[in-house]
Amino acid sequence: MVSRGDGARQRMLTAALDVLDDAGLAGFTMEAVARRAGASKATLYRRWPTTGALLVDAMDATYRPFPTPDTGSVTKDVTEILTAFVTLLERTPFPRLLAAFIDAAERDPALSELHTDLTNRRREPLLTVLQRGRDRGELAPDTDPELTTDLLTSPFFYRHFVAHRPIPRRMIPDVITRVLNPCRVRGLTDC
Amino acid sequence: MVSRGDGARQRMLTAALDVLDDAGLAGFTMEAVARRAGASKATLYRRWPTTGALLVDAMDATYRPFPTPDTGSVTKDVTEILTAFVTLLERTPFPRLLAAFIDAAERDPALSELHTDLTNRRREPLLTVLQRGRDRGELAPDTDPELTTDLLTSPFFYRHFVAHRPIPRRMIPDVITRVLNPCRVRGLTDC
DNA sequence: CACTAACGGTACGATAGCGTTTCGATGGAG
DNA sequence: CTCCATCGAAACGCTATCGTACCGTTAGTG
Repeated sequence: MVSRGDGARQRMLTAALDVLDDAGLAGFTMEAVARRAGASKATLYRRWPTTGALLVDAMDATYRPFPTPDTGSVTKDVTEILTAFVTLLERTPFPRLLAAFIDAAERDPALSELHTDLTNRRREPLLTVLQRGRDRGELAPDTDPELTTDLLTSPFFYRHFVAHRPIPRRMIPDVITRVLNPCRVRGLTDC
Repeated sequence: MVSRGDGARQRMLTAALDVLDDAGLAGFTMEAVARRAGASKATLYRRWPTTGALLVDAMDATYRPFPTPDTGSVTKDVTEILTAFVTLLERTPFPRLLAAFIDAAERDPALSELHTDLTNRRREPLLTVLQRGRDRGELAPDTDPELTTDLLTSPFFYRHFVAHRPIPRRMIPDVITRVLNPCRVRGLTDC
């Protein structure tokens, strides 16, 4: 029925992400978002009672599912996912949004919950690929997909947000080799 | 010569960290820090022209060197360091400070540089332990201490800041086993 | 003990965001 | 084409922080 509001809603969410991107959490105000969206503060408050609620919806809108490749080789599948992930980390506004969001999530339980939820959704493709590899017998039966997912993705987060150093392309195969080889069943590995 | 100022400086840096801890970067203002320190804004501005400069000094003051154990066993040394690290992550204000700092570092080059510097200093004990293990022949000669340090520490950062889940105690030996075993020279490992 | 630099407290005008209200314009549904 | 919910714009009083200035006090120096 109402279709006028939908466009406005999208414009505001986009504006919210823009503001968060280049002003950080400190500059994330209703006024700034309204200004950027070319919208009225009243319209903004009509939908979101607090900046926290707006931030939740805005971040939720950023989620785009990763592809879940199925080439038949765990190494190839994981390489594909990690490559897409590193691209996201180095060539999009995503990490700056995430940085602001991590800070906010440390203090607001609602944001913390959403953050957990978004992260879990983002982990799924890698989990699926690892489970398939285990079912196929390519990985050892006692492989823990959860821990392995942590080990595979966390170094790239760390490099970007903590160590603050660039991510060389060959870091991807290096990490995969170091993390995945001990999981391989004998005969398929050079471990 | 001047000894009155030193105490005041420390009080202000401590207050700055307190404010950052429970108000985040958004609440990190000169007024708030002065209030918390029981100091005058004028005194604050006398030493630090901007909140950024104050933040740099305050974060720099948080650095406490980790012990660098030398038990003769790489596993024991690494376990000790990672245990201390997880404690820091779960039982101190450190992670909330770091979260605010990560956000700030995404936008301020000076903070980014300091962040890199602090991180490098914090990495040193683990690097030293790994290098000693390699020199002793306990780890393979082609072991890359830098990458190994990334692999050992990053999962815990990830768990806390991104996945937002608790860190079970046995995650420490699990990570060590998965990361370190492939590096061991044949005959010393059950890989 | 007297001096002086540094300090805490306070007030200042200026700016910015808050959350709310009013009002006139607009565009989609019937 | 008409109607009315939704919208943008603007103004409201309020509060907080900014950066600076002044003044009386205090704690180390010589």
